[in-house]
Amino acid sequence: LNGDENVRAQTRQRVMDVVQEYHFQPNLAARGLAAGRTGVFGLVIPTGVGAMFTDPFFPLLVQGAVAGCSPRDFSLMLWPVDPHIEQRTIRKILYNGLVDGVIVSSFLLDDPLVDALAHSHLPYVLVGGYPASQNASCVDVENAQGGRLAVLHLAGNGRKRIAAITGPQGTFVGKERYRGYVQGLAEAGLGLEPDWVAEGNFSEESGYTAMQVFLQCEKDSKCGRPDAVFAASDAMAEGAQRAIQEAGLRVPEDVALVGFDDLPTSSRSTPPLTTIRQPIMQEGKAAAEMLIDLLEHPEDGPQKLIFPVELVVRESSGPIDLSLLSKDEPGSMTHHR
Amino acid sequence: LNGDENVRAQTRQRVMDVVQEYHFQPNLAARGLAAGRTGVFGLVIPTGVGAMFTDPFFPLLVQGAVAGCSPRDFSLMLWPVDPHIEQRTIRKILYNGLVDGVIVSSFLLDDPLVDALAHSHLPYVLVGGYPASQNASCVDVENAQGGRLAVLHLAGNGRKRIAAITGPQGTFVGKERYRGYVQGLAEAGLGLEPDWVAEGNFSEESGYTAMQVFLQCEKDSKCGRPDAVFAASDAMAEGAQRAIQEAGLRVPEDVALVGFDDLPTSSRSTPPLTTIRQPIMQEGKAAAEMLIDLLEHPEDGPQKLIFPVELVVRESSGPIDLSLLSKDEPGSMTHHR
DNA sequence: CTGAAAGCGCTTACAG
DNA sequence: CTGAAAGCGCTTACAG
Repeated sequence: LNGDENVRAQTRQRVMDVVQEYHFQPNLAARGLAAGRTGVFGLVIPTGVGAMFTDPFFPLLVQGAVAGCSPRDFSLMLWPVDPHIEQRTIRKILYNGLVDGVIVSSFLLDDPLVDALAHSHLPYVLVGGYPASQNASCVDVENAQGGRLAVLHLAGNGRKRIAAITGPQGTFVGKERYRGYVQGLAEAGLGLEPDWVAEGNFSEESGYTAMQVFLQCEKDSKCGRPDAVFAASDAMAEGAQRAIQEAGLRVPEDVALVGFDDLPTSSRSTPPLTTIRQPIMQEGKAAAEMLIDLLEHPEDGPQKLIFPVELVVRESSGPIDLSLLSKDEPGSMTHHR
Repeated sequence: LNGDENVRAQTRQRVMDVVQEYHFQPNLAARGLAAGRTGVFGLVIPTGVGAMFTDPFFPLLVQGAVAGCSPRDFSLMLWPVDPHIEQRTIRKILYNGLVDGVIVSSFLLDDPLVDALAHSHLPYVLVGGYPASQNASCVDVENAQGGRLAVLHLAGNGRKRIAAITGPQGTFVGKERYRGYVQGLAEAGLGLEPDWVAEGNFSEESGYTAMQVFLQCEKDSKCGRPDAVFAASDAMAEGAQRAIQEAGLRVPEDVALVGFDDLPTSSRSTPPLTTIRQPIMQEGKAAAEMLIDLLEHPEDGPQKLIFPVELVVRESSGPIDLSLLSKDEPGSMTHHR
């Protein structure tokens, strides 16, 4: 039996012995059918556009979710889903009877899957916010605050020409981080210059392209090129850095750089990347644990968990004055290979 | 009904109409129980030591496996497994009745899970070779050939002091790539210097540490430091490069570098990394497709698929002569920031 | 060609 | 406290 209270210890022992002897392993499909509970969660991950899965963000999220599931004996099923999802696929996710709940890490503002989930009886947790669904459980970070901190830090280091490489404006996190950027500019007393805002898709490549456009400003635009860039993901910051170096400019002397994520690789890049840290693995873990909670205590209602972000200062955002000094300083060996 | 031949078209149409109307979605748990087939595969991924999941290899493999499953309407369940796996966990994997087959990407030479799988009735595919199980289906690449190509390339560029940062020697791929290195040295007429061989665990960090040891050779060992390194993964090559740069040396002038994998990031590093390309996503896809084949045609017996590797020459392995030239060359701007 | 019955391996009330 | 029955939602032979 399954841990029932009303069983004599002796009987239980007798059963357990047999279990031991035959290595009995319950068939989860049968258990799922009978009990309406399989111990499996679905994890929906966007694919396609923007090479989302190539971003180290998702592996970390998956790892976190797995870490949240395993100790409670839940398993994770992976569902890659196209941004342009069909109703058929959605129904397949909702009614396949194989999972007890779903974690969705789509960031789209109007994701049909999220709508469907909201009208279903399947428990679900959203990772990366979703404004429309007030009553959904979700795990998120202070996206706007991150953008704000990045800008204020750059402004504090004397930068006055701060550009932004944003995430897709059709996503919640993309929009929020940009909102923080705008707010930070206002607080620092700096104006918003449209030519210094470019939309990326979180990928290295898109950061590279956006930065090239900024560097063109020198010739094409009256505003000139920016002396600092906030990128809404570390991958885009890496791309921006590649473009800056290719143009023969230096980070941080010519252009300071702040990213968002704090990927494991970011502390090892040259120069090490200043960034807004979000605890990706913890988010995945929290989402899984929240979903288990939701399953076991449906009466508690939807939960929201917002992780704080943290500015991690490294070399890529060094003070602007450095650029004037280092040019003639004899001891500035570190700036040459 | 499920696509039976012996049904009148008219009856089928009548059924289909109802299906359409009510958005009928079969319960996969029930179908699995009744038909003994769920349409789900398990994907076993090693965790823990060596931060395996942090390596971009696994996300790519997962993505490939998903790509192989989706078009045939299979799903993937993710199972992270400790290297020190318990029998209980193994039985849980084998007899949970929730999956139709398993893809295992453990590389351990004597993995108890693989042994158990071999004695079970569950179809399975190994990714990354496994010598003991002659009769297992597996997907792999020419690991030894990769090590050999790397060494011959470095030797062809005039390097005579070629070190190796190997993968764990308790893993199949780690051993094979090292075997190729040894063979390459022999073919190039170079001797094997034990002080120039260090064992890593595929991670960036382990490459960094190993390279630091090599650089110590200059003082500690009579053999001096190597002028070239073959790393058995791109991540380790990146780590080696970090150590080289920190020591004030240059790639490729002072130390040439060849990796293994060809990760998306490797072509963008500075300098771009010469490496042995393996088609990671294709391996994952092939593994999934092979497993479907195994399931549908068990009579065909085990299959083996070995992908060729390819040497991708970039700047990190440049000819040795360059180091002498570039020191005085006026046009060598690219070697400074 | 079609309908009704049996059974997949469990869990959950429900008698004893 | 324990055993035997019913049923989860399907599929698969098996009568009609």
